[in-house]
Amino acid sequence: MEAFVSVMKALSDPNRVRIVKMLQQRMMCVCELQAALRLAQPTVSKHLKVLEEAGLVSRKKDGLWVNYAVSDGSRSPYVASMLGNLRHWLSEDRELTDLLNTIADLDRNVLCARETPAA
Amino acid sequence: MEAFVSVMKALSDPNRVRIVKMLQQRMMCVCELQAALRLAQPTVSKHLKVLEEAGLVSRKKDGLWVNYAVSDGSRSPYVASMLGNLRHWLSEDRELTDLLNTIADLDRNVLCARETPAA
DNA sequence: TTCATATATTGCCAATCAGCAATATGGAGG
DNA sequence: CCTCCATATTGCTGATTGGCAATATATGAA
Repeated sequence: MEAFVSVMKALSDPNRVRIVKMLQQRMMCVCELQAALRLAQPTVSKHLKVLEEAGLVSRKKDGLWVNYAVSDGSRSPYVASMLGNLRHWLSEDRELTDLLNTIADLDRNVLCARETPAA
Repeated sequence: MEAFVSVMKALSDPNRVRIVKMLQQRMMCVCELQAALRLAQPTVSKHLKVLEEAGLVSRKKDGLWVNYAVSDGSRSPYVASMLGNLRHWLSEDRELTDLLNTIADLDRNVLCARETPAA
């Protein structure tokens, strides 16, 4: 029950759903997710922690970067099923598809040079 | 997005998941659910409202009673999928199966004679 | 060691939520 | 009409949650 509820809770927030859908396109680091969602960095980290504890995403460190990816779902049938469904669910959501279209242009090396983004 | 999140939110509470699983066994009125869950009646009504607004359950009035049942899911693919999965999910949860075993013995006519239940 | 940087953690605030007691609603029977 | 009763709504409280700023952690470079 607890495992199931934790997955439902993790998917109960629009920003966390957006994160999952983005990660289903490609693995991303925190600063890329932060730029796409326009949230403060600690907020993104907190969302990622909720998703990770539910088993929906996994992390892999790469130097200073931390790459997040959707989990393979082998640990939980709930995770496997929800990630499978989310592959096609919400594909009609215009705001979401717009968001997914933006992530191809994100470059972590540019994003993390945060001072004076316009010049 | 909002429809999806509302279904996830509705299934984010253990008592609401228990309600859905019970209703998948048979339709039940509020006082039966209240007895099974050992919650105050307004608490059960509030949970039912959340489930109904997510499209997971439906109500049918029968005189003073209100019978709740799982929705047919025709309105929402999220509802249909989650109800389908919940048919078999959590079947290993001992506490939940124990609960499901109790509902056969519930008699609304006895339950709603609330004064001095023992005599 | 020291500095710089990407991320995580902490602390706080406003908003949401699960729970209950009290009250309102509405249908059935007098 | 009035009363009764199953359920819904309201109002409240303590707990949880999403957001942010500030700080801590950890890694790569000098």
